[in-house]
Amino acid sequence: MDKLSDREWTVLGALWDTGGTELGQLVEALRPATGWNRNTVLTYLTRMEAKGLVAIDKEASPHIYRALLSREDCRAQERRSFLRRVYQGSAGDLIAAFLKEESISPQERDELRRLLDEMEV
Amino acid sequence: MDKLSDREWTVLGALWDTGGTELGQLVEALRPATGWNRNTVLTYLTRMEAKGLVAIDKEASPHIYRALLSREDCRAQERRSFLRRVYQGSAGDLIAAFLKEESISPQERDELRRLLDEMEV
DNA sequence: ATTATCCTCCTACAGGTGTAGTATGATTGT
DNA sequence: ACAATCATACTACACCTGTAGGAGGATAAT
Repeated sequence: MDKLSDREWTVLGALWDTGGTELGQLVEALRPATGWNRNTVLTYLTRMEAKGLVAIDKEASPHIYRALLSREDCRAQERRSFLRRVYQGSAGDLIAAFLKEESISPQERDELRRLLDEMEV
Repeated sequence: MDKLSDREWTVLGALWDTGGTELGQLVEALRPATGWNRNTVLTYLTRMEAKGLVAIDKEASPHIYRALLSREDCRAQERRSFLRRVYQGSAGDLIAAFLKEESISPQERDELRRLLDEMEV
């Protein structure tokens, strides 16, 4: 379970969003954001299969490509590595920095307060 | 201003912690966490100079190496890229996930509540 | 002064990553 | 049935990254 590269996140994003599908659909889904060549996408997919990130159903024709890890699992992994690397493990500092800089809707603020209150005890 | 690699974060960490110093000190500072060979550290430093991440004072002997970017600037950069890549820009979700998973001291909780309240205009 | 270290420079080299091109078989539109 | 398009496999190639080794001058310890 190595770190995911930027492109791998993008490819996985398309796989999660589509729920897994064939090449043409993926290329279409990725085109607006990336403009990648079809073979570029295919290269990513096959390399990611070798790493255990993607499953390729080769019975189907065209082949069906799907993510082997859930978005949440990948996020959790990335959160941990980010927290360690960038904030030396200090979650409080990290959260404070995001709170200060990013815009949060009132609903989200309430939700966050609720989470904070739940942590009491 | 490319993304920093893991090793680059580590090297910068030593530069920030020491405030900039000579090679031997850096190798010492890095040894416990990394065990890197002196030349490995030197290679990082010179490559990072080429990228504009590190300044090398070559008048001094031995040379003095220091970071060209502040820790907070690097953190801000990394936060933005993390938020986009992993959370598609949804800061609320991101913060909620860290809150749920990481442990936050009561003091930090109060501080976070204060930040939330400040956002209510 | 000599020897052991340190510092800097230059070189190396394997593996990973971004980005396709080519060849070839499968499929579809007419 | 034929042409155009799609899918897959294989190949390519430059640049980046991790990780040093060797050479040669500078320095420090005795």
